[in-house]
Amino acid sequence: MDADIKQRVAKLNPRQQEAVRYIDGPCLVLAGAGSGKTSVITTKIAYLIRECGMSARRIAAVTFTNKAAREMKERVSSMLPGRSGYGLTVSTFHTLGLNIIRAELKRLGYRSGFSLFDPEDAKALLRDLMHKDAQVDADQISRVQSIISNWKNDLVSPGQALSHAETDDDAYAAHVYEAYVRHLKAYNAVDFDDLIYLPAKLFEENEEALAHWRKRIQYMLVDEYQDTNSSQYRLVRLLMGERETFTVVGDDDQSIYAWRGARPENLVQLGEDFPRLKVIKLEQNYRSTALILNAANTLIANNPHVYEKTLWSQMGEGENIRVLVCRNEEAETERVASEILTRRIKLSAKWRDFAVLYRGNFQARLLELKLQHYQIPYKLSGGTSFFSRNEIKDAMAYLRLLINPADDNAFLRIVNVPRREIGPSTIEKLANYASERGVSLFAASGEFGLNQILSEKALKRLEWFCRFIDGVRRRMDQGNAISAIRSMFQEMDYEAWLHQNASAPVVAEKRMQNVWTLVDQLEKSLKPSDEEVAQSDGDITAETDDVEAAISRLVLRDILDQQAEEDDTDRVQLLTMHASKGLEYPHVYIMGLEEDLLPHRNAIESGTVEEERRLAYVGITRARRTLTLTLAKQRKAFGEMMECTPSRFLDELPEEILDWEGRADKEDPEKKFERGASAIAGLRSLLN
DNA sequence: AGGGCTAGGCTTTTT
DNA sequence: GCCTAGCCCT
Repeated sequence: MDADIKQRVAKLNPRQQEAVRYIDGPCLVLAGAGSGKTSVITTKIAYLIRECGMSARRIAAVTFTNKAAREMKERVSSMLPGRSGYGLTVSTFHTLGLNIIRAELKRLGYRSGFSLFDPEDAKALLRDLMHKDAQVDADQISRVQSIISNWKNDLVSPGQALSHAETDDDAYAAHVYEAYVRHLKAYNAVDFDDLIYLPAKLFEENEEALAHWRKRIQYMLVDEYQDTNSSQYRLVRLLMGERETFTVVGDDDQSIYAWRGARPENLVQLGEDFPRLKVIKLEQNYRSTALILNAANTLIANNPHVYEKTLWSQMGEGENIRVLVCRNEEAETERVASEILTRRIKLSAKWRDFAVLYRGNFQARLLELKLQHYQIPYKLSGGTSFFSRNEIKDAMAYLRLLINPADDNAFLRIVNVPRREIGPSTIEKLANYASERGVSLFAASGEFGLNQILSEKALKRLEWFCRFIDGVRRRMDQGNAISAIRSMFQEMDYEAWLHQNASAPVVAEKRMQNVWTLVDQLEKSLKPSDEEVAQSDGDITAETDDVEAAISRLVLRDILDQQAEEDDTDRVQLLTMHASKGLEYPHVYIMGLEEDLLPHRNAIESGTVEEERRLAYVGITRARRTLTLTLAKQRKAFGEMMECTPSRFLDELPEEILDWEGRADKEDPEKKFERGASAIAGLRSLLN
């Protein structure tokens, strides 16, 4: 039928082919690191469409990151000729949920123009709600926030939480949860967790809605399945139901987000819920040398497994894994920096072929200094994100208020930014009035009854603000929404406000630039670029967004990180092991293989060393050709010099493939005795 | 309304 | 030892 797709499938290895061709029932693909799982997913999508005659509109592929979704979309569309890929859904869980909510607003009891709260907005609301009860304790707010998040992830409603609460703490959290949900609803707002919670609840409670979406989505593919939480699993199960038409791909050994609610046990659960489940293991690795895989396999064998898996490759044996023992953290970074400098020449490699991985972002600081000293170009991933900048939060609040006047959170953030002399006392009176009448702050600001409570001056200023926002809104509706938004920032002279608050003019200018970047991004997502239009026939891309949808997608960080990606200059990559998942580099350094750091102290104390081991496993399996592990004997932590113990993970690696350096010198004999086998291995390697 | 001081806490953070 | 957040003071 389709020669092209037949050829593509034929190029896959037997296991991969099996995974692509198996469509008669539920399918679990256990895909080891570097085993070509993305090829399997993308080929399977093309296979379903081209070979099985399934309409692209009936298929949904779900990932966890925007980046993964984008890459997958690209790869699929390159396999699909003409318009055959039209209507295919490739998105994150959250974007899928957002789209469901947008389509089901009425049934969910929301009005159009709803706001999406990011975790910071949610925290602000919680702070507000909890402020009344006890004295605010940032720590307690965070705790309640995570309890609520866990409840939502487990599809526990406020009522259920309340009735199941055992401790006073739980009861209090449940009480806050109830108020929180009520307020979100009043603000016509949803939070990140709601993007899964609301659709899943809707499908559980409303047959009609469920039937509609079951018709719409007939086959699902889920990437990184080990990272799904309960609600995401429920959502998939509800949608696919008895039809059992899904493929999930995952690797329990790469589950490193359990602390965030991911349930790797969903992999096992799947076998219980779907007895017909076909389990296919992908064990051939196309990335790393045999020695690197040997290290990875041996390490992870220390974890319990439901499904055993051993990676192998035909990439050659490769070099031994080096372990650099350094005097302290300063020497460690020095060592890494100078190594990269010399090895780049020796191996005639590019800067970008090197990656330095670490457990915590703080470890990057010293390294940065060293790299700067040697003038090594580097790219640091992570750090303060674009969206946590104040000017961006302000701008987002303006956008949200324009779309959703009921968004009190947004109103509060910007009603007096820039300064409009609308102070706390005015706001308090307004808030009282609004809550008595059960209307939003914005709506209340325009009401007549206010003149009883507010001074004439205060009233004027409020009215002026509302007229201003209304005016912008009107211009948005009439014509070019983006130009209305641009002139809004100009008219209120937001830049002048930034200048007042900045330490230097350049800082303010930079911040204003950030705001314009945000607006540009918004514009871009509204009208697809020429390039996108050109490839869009055959391509997936969705409906043209309206401003409202575009703003939501902005909150989901969809559009922004595209920019960062485009920056593909030749630089050494610095990233946490968490951030490294899914990536690969010819030469990898992992720093800080010490007890209390990797595995992290808190993990040791809370008994979650297994996840730390998986984290190390993820780090190791990023390496294609060479792997170097470093550790310090001493390290400054919490302002104090601490003696470090080498990580237990080093002991778990096969000693014969490790080359130790710098370990001979006067190690105290008792320690040597304690550390037994690996110490002897170290000595042996020195003798060789 | 804004700035400075003090106390606490200190992993990871796909959306 | 350093950073951040929140509170208090001017």
